Amino acid sequence: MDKKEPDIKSRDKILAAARSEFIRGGFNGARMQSIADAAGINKALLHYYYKNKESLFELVFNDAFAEFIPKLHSIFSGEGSVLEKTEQYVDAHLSLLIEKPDLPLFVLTEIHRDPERFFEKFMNKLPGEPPFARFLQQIANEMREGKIRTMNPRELWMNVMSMTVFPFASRPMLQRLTLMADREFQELMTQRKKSMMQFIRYAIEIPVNN
Amino acid sequence: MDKKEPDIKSRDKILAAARSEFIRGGFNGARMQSIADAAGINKALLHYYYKNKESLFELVFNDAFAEFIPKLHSIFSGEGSVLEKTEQYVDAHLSLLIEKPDLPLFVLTEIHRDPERFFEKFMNKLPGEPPFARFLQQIANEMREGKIRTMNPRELWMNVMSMTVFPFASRPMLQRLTLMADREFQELMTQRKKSMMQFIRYAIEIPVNN
DNA sequence: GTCTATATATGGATAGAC
DNA sequence: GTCTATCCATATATAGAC
Repeated sequence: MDKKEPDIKSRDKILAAARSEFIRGGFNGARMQSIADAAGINKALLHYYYKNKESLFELVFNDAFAEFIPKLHSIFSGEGSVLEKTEQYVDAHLSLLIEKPDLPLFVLTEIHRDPERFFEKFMNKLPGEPPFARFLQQIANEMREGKIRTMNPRELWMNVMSMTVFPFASRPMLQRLTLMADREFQELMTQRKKSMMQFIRYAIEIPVNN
Repeated sequence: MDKKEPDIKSRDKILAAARSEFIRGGFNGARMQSIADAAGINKALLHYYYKNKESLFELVFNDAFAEFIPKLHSIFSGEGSVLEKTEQYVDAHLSLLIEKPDLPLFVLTEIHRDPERFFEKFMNKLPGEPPFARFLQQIANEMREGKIRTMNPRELWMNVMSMTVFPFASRPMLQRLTLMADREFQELMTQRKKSMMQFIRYAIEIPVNN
């Protein structure tokens, strides 16, 4: 037991505070002072543990982004039909976002703020070309084999992702407009695992002629 | 002719510059200096025309938001089936976003930044309850009459909006990941008017049994 | 209407004591 | 490891001359 307890505590409290502060206001809106306050320490100590705002941000964004592209790799690499994989994806991603509904807007905003930095620093955490490209190929195959309707594979995937993620990105507006409580929104998204998949099935399954 | 020309010119150049600066960096990322530079004047003059950053921002956001909810009113109030209205919406909104692809992320981010302020100051510009509520009712009616498949009307609409808007909100990431040029993206979104509607038709039309 | 110069505030970061 | 005090850069905003 070389390490003492106290340092671990502060370090982690800071990171947790930073997480919610950055996600709340983005990099530009976040204040080191707010992070220090939320962590129950002061700015000096904050800089003692983390070099500067940028490095602290990178830790937070890195984690958020890593989650944003969750088990995509394993899902896409695995066995199963397009529809099965789609269902796995929808289920996994919705589960994540129900717990952390502010992730999408945070990630999208920060990428928009500086696409180059994003590209350079976080590219490695990506669902590398291979698995996803192979999945697109699988979609094309199943279309040719008449298993699902023919359309642009890239667009099919765009539709699935859009329906999954957008409700969360637009949540602040949506809830405000419909006066929906957090709990209500959560339930709506939960039932969506089923209803959205039904919608997708209707859209891509070829009806049997009986 | 009371008004002189020069003041109009600067005033408008500032507003135009502010528009792109705010949309680029959001309220927190925008710099009055950058706006002044882009308008070819200096900060003092900027404050001569516009009281402060906040008021300038409100003008910009107001316009952006007004466009974000475009001809919804007229489309929803008009005649036509759910599918026809949906097609009108998709067409109109995609056309707008193809020209101004950064609007969605800007609007969503700023609402997220301060939902209350949004609610108080910009609520009046909304597609007021009546027309939209009636449209949801119309959806429910057509479902009962067996014209389209039965599902949660609110979710159907959520799906349509998601597929329309999300590609733009995620554009920075999307283009970076697929190395897609602006022009390419534009073309993809244009062809989407047709392909997305086809997708939606498959999802909600009840196939005829012949 | 437009500028230069400057006031004022804020926020990130560091020095140095304990 | 944690604090107080302070530095310094930046950003908004204003005063006042032309």
